[in-house]
Amino acid sequence: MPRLSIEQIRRKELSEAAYEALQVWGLPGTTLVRVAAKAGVSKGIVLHYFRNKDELIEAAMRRANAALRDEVVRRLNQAHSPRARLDAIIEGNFDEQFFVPQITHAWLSFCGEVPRNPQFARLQRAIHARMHSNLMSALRHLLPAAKAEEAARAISIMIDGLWLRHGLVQGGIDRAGALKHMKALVDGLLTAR
Amino acid sequence: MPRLSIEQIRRKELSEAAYEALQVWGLPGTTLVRVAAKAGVSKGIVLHYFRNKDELIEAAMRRANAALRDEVVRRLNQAHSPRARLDAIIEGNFDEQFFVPQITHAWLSFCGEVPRNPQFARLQRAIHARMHSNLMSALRHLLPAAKAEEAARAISIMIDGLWLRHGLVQGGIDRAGALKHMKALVDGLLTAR
Amino acid sequence: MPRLSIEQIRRKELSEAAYEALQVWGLPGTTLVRVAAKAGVSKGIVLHYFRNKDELIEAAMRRANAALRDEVVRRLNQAHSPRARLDAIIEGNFDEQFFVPQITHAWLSFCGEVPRNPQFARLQRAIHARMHSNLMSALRHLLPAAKAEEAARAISIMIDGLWLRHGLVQGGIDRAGALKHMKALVDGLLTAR
Amino acid sequence: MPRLSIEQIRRKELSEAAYEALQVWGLPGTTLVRVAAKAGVSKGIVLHYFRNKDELIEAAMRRANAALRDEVVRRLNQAHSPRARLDAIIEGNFDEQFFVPQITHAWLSFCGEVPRNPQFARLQRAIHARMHSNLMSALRHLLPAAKAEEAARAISIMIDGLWLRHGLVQGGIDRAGALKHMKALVDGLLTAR
DNA sequence: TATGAATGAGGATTCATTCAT
DNA sequence: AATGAATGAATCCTCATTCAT
Repeated sequence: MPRLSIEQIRRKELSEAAYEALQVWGLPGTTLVRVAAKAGVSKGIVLHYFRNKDELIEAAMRRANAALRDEVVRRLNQAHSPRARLDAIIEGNFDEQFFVPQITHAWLSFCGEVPRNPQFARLQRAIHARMHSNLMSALRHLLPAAKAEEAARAISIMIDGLWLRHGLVQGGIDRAGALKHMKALVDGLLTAR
Repeated sequence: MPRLSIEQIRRKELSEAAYEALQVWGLPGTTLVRVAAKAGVSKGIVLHYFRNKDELIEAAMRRANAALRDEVVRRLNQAHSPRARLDAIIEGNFDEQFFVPQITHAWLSFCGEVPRNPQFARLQRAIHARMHSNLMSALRHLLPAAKAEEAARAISIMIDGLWLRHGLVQGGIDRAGALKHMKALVDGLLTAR
Repeated sequence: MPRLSIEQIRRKELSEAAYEALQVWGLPGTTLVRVAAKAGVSKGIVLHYFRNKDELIEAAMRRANAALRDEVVRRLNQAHSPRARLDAIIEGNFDEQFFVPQITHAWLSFCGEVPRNPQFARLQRAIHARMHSNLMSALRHLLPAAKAEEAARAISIMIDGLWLRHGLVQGGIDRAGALKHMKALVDGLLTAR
Repeated sequence: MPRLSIEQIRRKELSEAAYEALQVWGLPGTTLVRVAAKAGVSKGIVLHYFRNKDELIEAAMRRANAALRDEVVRRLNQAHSPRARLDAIIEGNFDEQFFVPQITHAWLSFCGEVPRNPQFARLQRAIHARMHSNLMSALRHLLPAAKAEEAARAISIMIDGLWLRHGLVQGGIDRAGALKHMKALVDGLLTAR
């Protein structure tokens, strides 16, 4: 009794291969030939499962982000206070499995094309929206509504900034450093008069 | 007595054209033909003045960043206290002339290739270094050395995060919103026990 | 007691689908995927019933031409004089069911490949032969042998010319116009000294 | 003192190569690689001089038709009566230099795509229009206006039909046969009461 | 019988780069 | 200094065809 159809399997394999290619070669360097090679399949099969390159890339990023989301959710499930939930979100976003150069490189490369690719932009918006709603679910118990909104936005921007810096600067920032920065920010936001 | 050699003139024209192309088409879409067309010169001339496409792009980003730097310097020259200097740096980085979608798009597209292009990475490091040193020149009078370092880093990361968000999200953040976020962060950093 | 085997049914469905595809997309645009989609079957089945694309196309054209032939035969069966038989043939070839842009387009597209496809050429020759023999069956009672041959050839060439023109020129010629041209030609041929 | 710019030379060479390719391989078989090979140049240069394949094909057909037109004009210049002009046009269209299988094949292949290619259709219309106006310049002195129009149309359709038949049937019709058919048609048209 | 997975050749097109003029 | 001709590699993508199930 097969759990996954061949189509599901291939789409998974191919989007994972695309994600790996993205990490190594960036978006312009991620060619269909390279993805096929990474997946160990023929060139022609890639566009049998994805309408075009963009859809493949989008699937890759969607899948990759789902993994990060799952990690955050896992941590949220163990958090039993608003503050713990806030920390869970933040710490999840710097989980050592994800906050590594290859992945931030891939994400950065993807971001580079967001302004000219509506499909990518839509995915990016969805990711931001989820992050915001997660943050709000914690912050609305810690701050008045307006302040909570501001804080959620500040936090997600700082997370993005840290990911960006991590992708940009070889050996510039690690999980510990990132969390320290996040803590300073959150402390400031929560204790502001 | 000509101030600028033809070479200097052409390099200026071409790197400006390249910067404009970057804003419109992103890095992969910035082809030599398009740059030449924007500069109103023939295609062949571009690689007469730049060894290859990467050097042209680097020159474009270097020149563009110099303009931002000049704006910050102009503001610094009018600031007469450490806090005023800090604000000058921050406000300069969100000057309405620079904090516009086209420019953040160009910058974001450039960042997307930084991890795989040592030349680009070097330029990016130089830009960060200058920003850090500017911030430190103000912060070291406002905080103890270790705290100042931390704060400088936090501030520059938040600036990057805001530029990133501005590039990523159509109509998401404007100068006023950005400055508000920066103020919240700085207040937190300066008043932390 | 099934009249048609599954094979016969499928071959009919598929060649009809191919004929429709030919009308819409022309010969190069008629892909196996499109034919399968039009027939509402899976892609793989097409080459289960036809050795290759060319055989499918040939079957499609053969079937389509058979329909035209049937129409001519139907009219011939109601004609009781040589001249009436001649008119039946001509009018059958411009029957409003067949002399429509889609069909002339399909036929024209097929003709475009005849010179390089012996299989197609053979079919085309058979069609011409039948047309010629039909015409001769009427003309040999109206003209001396040699003249009849000439006239049959002239008539079939003019029919082809009118189909060609109809396929080539949007709204250029209709059944009435075509028949007028045919009448002028036939009158000339039959009354020549 | 160069008579032709390199661009003019290359465009000529390439469209002639494309025309030859069309004769041998038909329209779908005329690939840019083959055209480049026939012209003895690199693949890349073809699209340096033509925006895309269609423009190349159009230029090829335009140039080829211009040669036929020149032949007709040459003959027209030697004709000094309406009837002689009419014959000049007809005989020009079956000149032995042009009324050969390769050329009728190329033309037929081109026609096959006319219904789905507006650019090709436009060229085809222009060719028909010139033919019609040529014929009318002779026929209006030989027949009343309405009859002349009909006759011009009949003649050009018959010419097309003969080219089609020549392209379709190996060894079916030659110049002499074609002219005989044309003569029969014209005689009929001119002597109709 | 029927599906659709898989292949690989080949399509047009784009592009950085080199080079002759 | 400047042009644009020329190259050839590489891109995405399409497609007929084969094959395992």
